[in-house]
Amino acid sequence: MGEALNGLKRTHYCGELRESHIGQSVTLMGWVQKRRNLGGLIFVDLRDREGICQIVFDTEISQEAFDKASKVRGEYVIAITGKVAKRQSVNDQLPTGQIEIFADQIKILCEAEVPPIHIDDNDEANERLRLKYRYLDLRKPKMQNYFKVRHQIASAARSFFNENGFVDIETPMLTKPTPEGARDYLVPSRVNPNHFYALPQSPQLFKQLLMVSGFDRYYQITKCFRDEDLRADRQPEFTQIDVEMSFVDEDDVMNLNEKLLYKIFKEVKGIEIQLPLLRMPYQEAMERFGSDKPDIRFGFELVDVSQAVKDAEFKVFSGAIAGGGSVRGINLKGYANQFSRKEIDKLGEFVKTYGAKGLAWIKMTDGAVSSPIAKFLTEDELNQMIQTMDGADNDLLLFVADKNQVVFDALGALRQHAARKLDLLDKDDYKFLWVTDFPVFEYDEEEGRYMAKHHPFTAPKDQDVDKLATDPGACLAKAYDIVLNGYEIGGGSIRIHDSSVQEKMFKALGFSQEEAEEKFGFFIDAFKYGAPPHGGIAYGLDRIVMLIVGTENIRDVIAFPKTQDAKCLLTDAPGMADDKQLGELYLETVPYKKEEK
RNA sequence: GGCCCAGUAGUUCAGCUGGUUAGAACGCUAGCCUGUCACGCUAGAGGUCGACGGUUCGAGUCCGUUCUGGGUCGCCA
Repeated sequence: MGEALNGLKRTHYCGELRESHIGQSVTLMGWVQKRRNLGGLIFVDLRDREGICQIVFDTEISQEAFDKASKVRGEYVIAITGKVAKRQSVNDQLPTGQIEIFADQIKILCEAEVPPIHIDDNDEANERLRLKYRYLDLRKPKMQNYFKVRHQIASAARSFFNENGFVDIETPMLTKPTPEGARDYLVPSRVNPNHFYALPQSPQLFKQLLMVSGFDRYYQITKCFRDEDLRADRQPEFTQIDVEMSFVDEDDVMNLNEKLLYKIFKEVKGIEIQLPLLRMPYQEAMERFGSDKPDIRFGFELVDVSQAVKDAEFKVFSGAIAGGGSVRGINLKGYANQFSRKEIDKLGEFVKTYGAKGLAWIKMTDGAVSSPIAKFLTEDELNQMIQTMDGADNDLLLFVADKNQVVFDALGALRQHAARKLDLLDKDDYKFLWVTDFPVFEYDEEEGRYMAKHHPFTAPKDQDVDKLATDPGACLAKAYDIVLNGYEIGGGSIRIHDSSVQEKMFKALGFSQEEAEEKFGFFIDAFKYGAPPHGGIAYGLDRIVMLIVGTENIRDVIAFPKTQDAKCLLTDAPGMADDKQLGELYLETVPYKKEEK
C-alpha cells in the first residue's frame, strides 16, 4: 500500500526547475520515468505533466531515503523532498538538464505494475494497445502536448468570441431526429414509450432559433454526433466550434472568421497568417484541383485536354467527351524518373478506387516520349495533348477520361496521392482557402431527386432564387467552406430567413407542404415571427488541432476516441443493456430484417 | 456493404523456396557497481506464432474461414 501525503505539499512541477532554483528546497510529485541504480548512488528521472527532472539518492544524505529509492520501479508514483543543485555533468537533452535534486526524503505514494506500453514518445505501440490503456498512452509527453495545444486553441477561440460580443449558449443534447443528412444516434425515451431523441449532428437549428430570439452573436464549443463510418479524420463524436451571427452577409462572416483563425495561429503556433485569405469559387476549385477541399501547397493542377482528343479514334477518350464528360490530366512536372512502369500501374489501380476505368499516361524522359496510348492516337493529337499539358522532358502526364465527376474525383485524389509519395507536403506550411459559391443542390441518382448539398436552410444567391424552381442544378448558394492543407476545417452559409424562399427550397427538394411541416414545422413557424438575416459557420475543432500539432490521426487529439467500428477499447462501449433497463423502455419489436443476399 | 494492409515473448520486430529445440533488441527478475542520464557487467525468466479447419511425413511459413485493429470507396445534409 502507498504512503499517505500527510500534509506534504508539492512546491514545483518537475519540468519547471532551472538553475535559478539552485539552493532551494523543493517537493516534487510524479511518476518514475526511469531508475538508474549505480550501487551506492541512485538516479531517478521523475516525470509530471511539465517534464522530467533528475533526482539523486545518496547514502551520505539519507540512508533511509536511499533504501526506499532502491525499491521504486517504473511508473511508481512518488513524492520527494530535497535541495536543487547544479549538476556535475549537464544533460543538454533536458530542459532541466542543468540541475538535479538531492533528495533527503521519499514517499512511495503508489506502486505500479510493469505497464503494457512504454511511456515514451518514441515507442510506437500498436494502436489497439494504446487505446485499451489510453490512460497510460496519455502519459506520453507528446500526447500531453497535443491536449495542451487543444486547450490553447479552444481557449484562443473563446477569448476571440468573448472579445467580439458573442454569447456562449448551450443547446440540447437530446433533440429531435432529423430526416435529412447524416444518420442520427438515437436515444430511447423511457417516459415516452417508443419515442426517441437524437443526439445532435450539429446545433444547426437551435443556433438559428437563437438568432430569431435576437441573441445576434452566438458561439458554442460543443460535441456533435454522427452515426456514419469512421475515417482517419472522422470520429462519430467530435467537437464543433459553432458560430452564428445576425444582420450579416457572406463577406461579414468570412472576414470575421479569418481574424479568428489569425488569432489561433498567432497565439498557439506563433504564425502570422496573411489576411485576407484566398477565396475560390467551387467550380474553379473542381476544375483546377478536382476537389472542393484542395490542398494548395503544391501544383499538379488539372488541365482539360478534351479539345485535343475529342475526335480521336481512341474511343476511351472521344467516347467520354461525346458522353458529356472530359479528358483531363495532371503533370507531375520534373518527377518522371520517380515513377517506374510498375509504380505507374499502381497509380492506375489507385484511380480505379475512385471509379475511373483506367489511367492513361505519357512519360517524357531522356528526350523520348513513351506512352501506351500513343498507338491509338495520331501524332498530332499526342503532340497537342503534350502541348496543352505544358509537357517537357522529365514530366509524367497522367490522364483520366470519364464523366466529369469521376475525372475530378480521380485526378483530385491522384494529385494528393502523388504529392504525398513525392514528399512535397510540408506540415508546417499552412495554406488556407475559402471555397465559395457552392451549388445549392446535388443530384442524387439513387433517390432520383435533388438533395441539398449543404443543408435545406442554406440561402441561394439572390440572383438564383427564381431558378430554384426552373433550373435547380444551376443555383449557387451563399455557402463557404474553409479549407486548410486539403482538410475541410469548417463550413457555413448565410441561411434562409424568408419564408417564401424557404418554401421554394422545400419544393425544389421534393417535399410537399405537409412533409416540410411535419419534419421542420417548429422551425418554419419560428421564422413567421420576425427573423433577422443571419448566417454562420462551424469548425471541426479536432481537425484544427490535428493540423496544428501535425498528426494525420484524429484519434491522437481526442482523449478517449473510438475505433473504426465505433467501439471504445478502454471501456468496451457500446455494451448490452440489461433486461431491466430494456424493460423500462417498453420498446415494441422493430419489424426490421437485415437484407439478405 | 466492397477493396487493401497488419496480427510471432510484456513491447517493437526478424524468421528465405515448408524441415527438427522459434530468434534479436528493449523491457522484466536477481546479483555486482558512487556520476548515470539509451548507465555498465553477469545470470535468468518469459511464446497455444490471433482463432478454427485443411493440404503435407512435417505448417509461424501454403490454402480456406473467422476474429481483432488500421487505411480507403460508398456514406458523412
